[in-house]
Amino acid sequence: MLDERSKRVLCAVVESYIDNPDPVGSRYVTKRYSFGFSPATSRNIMADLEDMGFLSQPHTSAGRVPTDKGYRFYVENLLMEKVSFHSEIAELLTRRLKSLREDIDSLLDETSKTLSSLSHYLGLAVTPGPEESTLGRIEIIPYSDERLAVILFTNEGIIKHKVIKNDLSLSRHDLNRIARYLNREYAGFTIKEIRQHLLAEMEREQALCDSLVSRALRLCRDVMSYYGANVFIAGLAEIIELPDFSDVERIKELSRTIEDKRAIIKLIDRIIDAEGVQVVIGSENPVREMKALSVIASAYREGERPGGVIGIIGPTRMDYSSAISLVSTAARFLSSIFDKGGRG
Amino acid sequence: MLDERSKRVLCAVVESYIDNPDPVGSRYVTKRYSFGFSPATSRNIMADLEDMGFLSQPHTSAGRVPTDKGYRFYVENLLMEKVSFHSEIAELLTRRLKSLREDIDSLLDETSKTLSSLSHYLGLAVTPGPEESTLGRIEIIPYSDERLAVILFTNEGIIKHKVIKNDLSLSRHDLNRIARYLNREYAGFTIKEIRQHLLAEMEREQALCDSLVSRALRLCRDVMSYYGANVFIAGLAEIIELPDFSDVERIKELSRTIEDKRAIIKLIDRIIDAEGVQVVIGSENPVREMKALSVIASAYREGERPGGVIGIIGPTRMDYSSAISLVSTAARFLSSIFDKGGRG
DNA sequence: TATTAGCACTCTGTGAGGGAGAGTGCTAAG
DNA sequence: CTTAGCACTCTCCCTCACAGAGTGCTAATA
Repeated sequence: MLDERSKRVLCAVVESYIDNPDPVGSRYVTKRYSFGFSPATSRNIMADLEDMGFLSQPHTSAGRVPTDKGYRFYVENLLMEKVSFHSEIAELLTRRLKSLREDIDSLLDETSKTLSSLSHYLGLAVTPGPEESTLGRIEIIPYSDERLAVILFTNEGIIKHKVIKNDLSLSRHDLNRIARYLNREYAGFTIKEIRQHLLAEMEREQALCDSLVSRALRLCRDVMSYYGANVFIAGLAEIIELPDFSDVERIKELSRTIEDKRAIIKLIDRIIDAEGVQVVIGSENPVREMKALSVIASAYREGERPGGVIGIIGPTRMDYSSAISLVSTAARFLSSIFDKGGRG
Repeated sequence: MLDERSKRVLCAVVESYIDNPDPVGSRYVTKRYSFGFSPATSRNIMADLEDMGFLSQPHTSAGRVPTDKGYRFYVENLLMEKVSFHSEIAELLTRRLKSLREDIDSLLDETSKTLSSLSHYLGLAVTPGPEESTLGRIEIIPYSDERLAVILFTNEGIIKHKVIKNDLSLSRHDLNRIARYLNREYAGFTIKEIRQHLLAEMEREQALCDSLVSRALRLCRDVMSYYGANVFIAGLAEIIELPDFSDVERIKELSRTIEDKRAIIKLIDRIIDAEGVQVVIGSENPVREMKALSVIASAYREGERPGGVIGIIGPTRMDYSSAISLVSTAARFLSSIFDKGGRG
């Protein structure tokens, strides 16, 4: 599709621009990369690349800037080679996460902070959601006269608790039976499966009387409906320092992105089933507020099964190479923690 | 200290400036408030107010802008009168929090969002910290072969869980005894008291052998040290829209403030013991990044005892009157929830 | 034929200069 | 003590001109 020379020029322009957010001129790039041909030739090539949509000009007589398509080509090129190991984050994570191993929320919170401080972009970390988490055990503890605390243990090491009203004034004995019943029925299934199963089951039960089973189901539904992925995003103060966000409008977009966790979860759904590091560049992103941002993300695994997602969010003019190796290394690191942890 | 006329002029200037972030001129303010004297007289008064430090001029021939001291005077004046009830937030909170009553984290998260969306500033909500929370009950649940889940119930309705390694390979029986021991010893004390007591106790125990008590203490320490207040801040996307934050530097300060929860907790310590709504204006704030921001905050109560804190963070040029009534109403509302809830 | 040097052209960014507008401070009159 | 009048100051905005950077085209070159 592109001849060797065009490739070299395109990648050179992208790299120069990532280094320094000024439109890249033919003279500059030719000198810096000593192509072996003159600026005039580069100009011709760059004009062609612009026609093909890889580069664009802010105005007639400025240098060139990569388009999202240009970044995409550059990234594909990067991904052809083996992703390098980023020893710095491996070390940092080892040190910081040592004491947090037992608590997945703190673990991911710290991971997002570490990703941010090493990349100077936004660090992202998401716990396994209802589709990934499988129920390990459920415990019901009477908490006050009118309230029950339900504790949910997943096989991923997530614990969630929810207080619910003891509307049906169930006795301690009943609660034990309910817990045993639910554990027997649902342990090992994902939260999502359980939700679906609950719906079906409840319809069937409705015909019958107000049995213990139907109480158990109602209680379980209340708890399950509450289950959601936790999203950790860190580094706003860091990323704002970049020249890409010297414009207030861009910062507004960014803060909307950070506050709207649902959009992130929507995005995550696409990434979680894919293998390896995923790169979403600018306008490729379906979320409107993120069309000027790029996302580098990877799922981490819990043994065989997918867990949650971690990643980096930055401007489209982003150091993809380093971000990719950071995310890749961190994801492998997290997966290894969970493997060794032997949870469940 | 100030004669009646000066007061009127000062408050008029502050109000005008809050309405509209342009320096306030003598002609404008005199017309708008029909003082009964001419702009020239206002000019004299305003010059005096400037000498006294209540007003300042951005440059020689601009109008006046309130200083922090000016805002302080204005706010003291406001607080003399009865704080008005803000029915809108009462309604909204009633509606939104109905279903969340049982979970203090969601409750406060939603409160901070509501405060933000009604004020268009940052909404702040903090759970009770170790000094306010009293232990209700502790439960220890074996979780996997090597791990224990410790569930902490406070009388404030907070539940925290922590997974810890079962280093000492305690049996189920031992765990029950430990839990019973801890509940007997510590129920009813604040987390902070328990921490202090633990320290003393552990030193005494160290002399003795590795008894069950000393294991209980160690386990308890791990859990307690993890206990901290949760800080919820919402509304960055909202507050950035204000003209006060059209400057990128200001936004950077703001995002640093939001990311540094420790600074917020430090600030909260001063507010929690005070009665009613507290106002911290700009440079009065000990936290450096917040010297251009004002905080309106109030503790909410759990029955007799202080709970956590809620509040609003905005620019010093802030609608204090409305913010104060919002915070006051919301705090009373939360306190009433906890009262009715009859937790503990 | 592909490459290159040269050159005219275009567009931005910056800084100077000038005028309008707003508001002050001072003075002198009421 | 208050007020009208007026000169003065400072910002903001507009325009203009110019330097600088980079392009696209053309004609010469290997």
